[in-house]
Amino acid sequence: MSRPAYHHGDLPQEVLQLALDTLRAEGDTAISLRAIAKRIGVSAPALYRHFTDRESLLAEVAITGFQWLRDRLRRVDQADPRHALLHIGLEYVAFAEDEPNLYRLMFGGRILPRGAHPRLDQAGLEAFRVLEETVAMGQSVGYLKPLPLPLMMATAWSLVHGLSELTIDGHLPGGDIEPALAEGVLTLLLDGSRQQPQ
Amino acid sequence: MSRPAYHHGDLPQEVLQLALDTLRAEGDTAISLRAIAKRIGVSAPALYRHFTDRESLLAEVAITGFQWLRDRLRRVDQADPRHALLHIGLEYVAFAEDEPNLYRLMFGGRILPRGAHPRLDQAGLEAFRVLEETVAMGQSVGYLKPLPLPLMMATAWSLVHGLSELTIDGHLPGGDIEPALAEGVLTLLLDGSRQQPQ
DNA sequence: TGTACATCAGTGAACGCGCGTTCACTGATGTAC
DNA sequence: TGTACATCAGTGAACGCGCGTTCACTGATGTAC
Repeated sequence: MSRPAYHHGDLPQEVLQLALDTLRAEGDTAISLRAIAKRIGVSAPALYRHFTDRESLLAEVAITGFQWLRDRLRRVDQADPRHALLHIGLEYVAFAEDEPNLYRLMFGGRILPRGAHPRLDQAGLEAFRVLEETVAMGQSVGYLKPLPLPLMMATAWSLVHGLSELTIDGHLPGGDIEPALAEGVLTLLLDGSRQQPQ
Repeated sequence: MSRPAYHHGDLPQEVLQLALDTLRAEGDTAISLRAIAKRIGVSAPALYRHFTDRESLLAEVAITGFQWLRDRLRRVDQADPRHALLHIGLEYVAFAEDEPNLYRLMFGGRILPRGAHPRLDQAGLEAFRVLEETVAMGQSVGYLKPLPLPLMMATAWSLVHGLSELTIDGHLPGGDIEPALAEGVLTLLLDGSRQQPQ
């Protein structure tokens, strides 16, 4: 905890953490390099040793978000296809509900265009792949209709993403009915996507 | 076209138009009262005669967006249930693609919390109702499964909203494959929601 | 029709603010010999 | 082991900026009698 006068222990990490705290509490627009530097007790230009500019700090925060999301999705039990598909959807929505401002940063179109931050694109892709593998597995065991994977993915991702956003923005009934509503919504799609409806 | 020295013809309307232009070109963060006043050739405080603050101007822009969306959805031919359901979804996504920045303002969680701008909530509700009536009609004629309407709505809206956002943010293949992808996605949900799949 | 007066829609100046970023620099650290 | 030196991680001051908003005001408009 002792802090050397000059060389800070792990400035990048502390900056990232504080940016994340600010994001959670007040949203992405409240993240300011000067304010963060001040709170850490370091001069503002010091941050430029570790982040090329404000946007790349935001990108770094978003990357962290995608990594968390990926890890949560990976933790879903994959033994049973139906259980896996349903719960990966529920977990996705739960992540958005737990971290609404982070989720908005990740998907709110604030960090554009794609391609500007390759590591960010990569992180997003890795989270996406967990969904994709689960759906592919559902198809390969004959649980889901053998439709083109990109089509199924666009549908599944659209549904969970839309549900997440509408929920955290308060457009749907919300907290009290959740997660019953989320489960109903996912079940509705799932049953419509089955190879042989019971 | 002549402009009286003092009393401007329709200042609120011109402010709204310019805010919309700015939003389209550069996004919501680029909307500034001072800049708008300057471009119109009027002092900045003049705007406060017509808008209580910056956010209520943004709300007004969003209201306009919801009215456009509602009008577009209303124009969909309702004769055949399947055609109506499919095309109302396509029209919704097309609106988002035509007005990405406006769509982001309407749904990006920038104007929060709900309840702060009653007319905005109202405008959102009116657009929502067009979707709702179409789905209800689909159920009443026995085309869709007789599931609870709120559940069907949450599902349908989540899907079109998610698809819209992922598309305009470039997370899905995009323009070239659209609208084939959109049609496929909507069809997938539709077929899964049918009373008696053929 | 003419006039007094209330109301409305503007003005100009100012407040107070924090922001991202660049610059020339200095103090601390690590490493080759 | 000791020292010269390159490199790295900070500093403080400054640039240049536009922003939302408030204030006391003035010019224009409409209306009651």
